[in-house]
Amino acid sequence: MSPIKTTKQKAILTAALELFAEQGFHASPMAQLADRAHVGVGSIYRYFKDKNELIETLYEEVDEALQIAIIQGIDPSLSTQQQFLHLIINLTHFLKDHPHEFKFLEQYYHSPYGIDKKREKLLLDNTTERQSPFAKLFFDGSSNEIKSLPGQVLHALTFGPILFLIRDAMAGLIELNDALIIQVADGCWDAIRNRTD
Amino acid sequence: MSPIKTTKQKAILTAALELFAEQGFHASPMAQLADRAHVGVGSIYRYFKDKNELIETLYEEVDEALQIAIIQGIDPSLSTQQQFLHLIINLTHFLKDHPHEFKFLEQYYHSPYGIDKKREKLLLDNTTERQSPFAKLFFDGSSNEIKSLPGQVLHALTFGPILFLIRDAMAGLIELNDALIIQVADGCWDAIRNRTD
DNA sequence: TAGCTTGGACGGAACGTTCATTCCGAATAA
DNA sequence: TTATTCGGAATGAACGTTCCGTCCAAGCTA
Repeated sequence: MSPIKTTKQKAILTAALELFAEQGFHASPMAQLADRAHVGVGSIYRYFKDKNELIETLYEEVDEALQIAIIQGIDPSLSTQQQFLHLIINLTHFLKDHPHEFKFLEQYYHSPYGIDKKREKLLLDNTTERQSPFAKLFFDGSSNEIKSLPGQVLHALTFGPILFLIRDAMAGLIELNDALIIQVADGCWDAIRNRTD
Repeated sequence: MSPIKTTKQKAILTAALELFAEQGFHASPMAQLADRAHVGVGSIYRYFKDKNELIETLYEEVDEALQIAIIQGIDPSLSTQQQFLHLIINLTHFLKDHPHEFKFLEQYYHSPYGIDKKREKLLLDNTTERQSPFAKLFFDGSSNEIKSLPGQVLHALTFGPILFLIRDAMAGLIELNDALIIQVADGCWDAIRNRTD
């Protein structure tokens, strides 16, 4: 409970991330988790009330890392399109370079508690405070470069293809290189920008 | 094993579809499944070797229904864009009207065996025989209306947004009406068509 | 200093529960 | 009657969680 995480707590979280990503929540027994963290089973329960709390804590950690990675190097003075592409590329690189984190998040959002977290975030985005970087861009208002569509539709057109592609890459169905990422990011931009023709 | 499915076998499959969709594979005990199908637990094992075989059989059934629904009313004489939109709308309507089937497929494709099935399908699409309706459209070749991108990218740009949106709808985050569907379908088309401006 | 006490950290055996699967007697059909 | 289908109690394995004995470092005593 101390603000500074002990070494052991970190070891448990790291092992959990790996194991959950590789085998899924259900298929990862606490005993195996303890083994990988070089810790006794009982010790896990010293740091986390139960398996659920462990998962929730892990989510908070992973999500924070993701949020930080996404906005890296964003320059508000650039064009909306430039910023948009930059965000997408940041996102894709992070997920590609952190497969464990990606697989964990995928599972988390597809699980019962994940749904609630998503709803929570959506609400957050609809109030003006602490919007996601993408929401800020979409609803800048000042420019009408982007189609005026419901936020959900813009989200779908933006994140849908990226996530789809990364899933394929994780499954070993394709090799995800920078050229591919940019093709998709461009496609996403075409999907949401106002046509000039 | 007889080619004609018995009433009881159908009852089991129907109950399984509901239960799996509502609770997930792991959280759906065979006993509960038997209850809902008004069948003894033992009887399930008369028709299916084990839980896995039940899931596989269910997948085959659901996938077949989906394939049939997608190509309903497609007219090859219409423009590529028209056909594309029609396919997307068919797909979306089916998934929206069959939430159990959608949730089941989602789970299935995110599970270990699902990955293999996906790889199998991909291979199928790369040989010319028995391509998916979308693959046919993408690689028609005769027209250059569509960007010449790798098949995976076209797939991502097409299915990504739709699936994203339907997921949100299933989670109760949005109300999925026809206007929304068409907005997304149009966006998808913009993402993959060759620009004329 | 050296010996003793104490309390929290730790590990892993043990517990109780839940589940998939099996088995066998009952019910049904032929 | 006999053969086949059925159902649900019984089985055994796997799991999350708890419990308790051990260990160790810091504090106290003399």
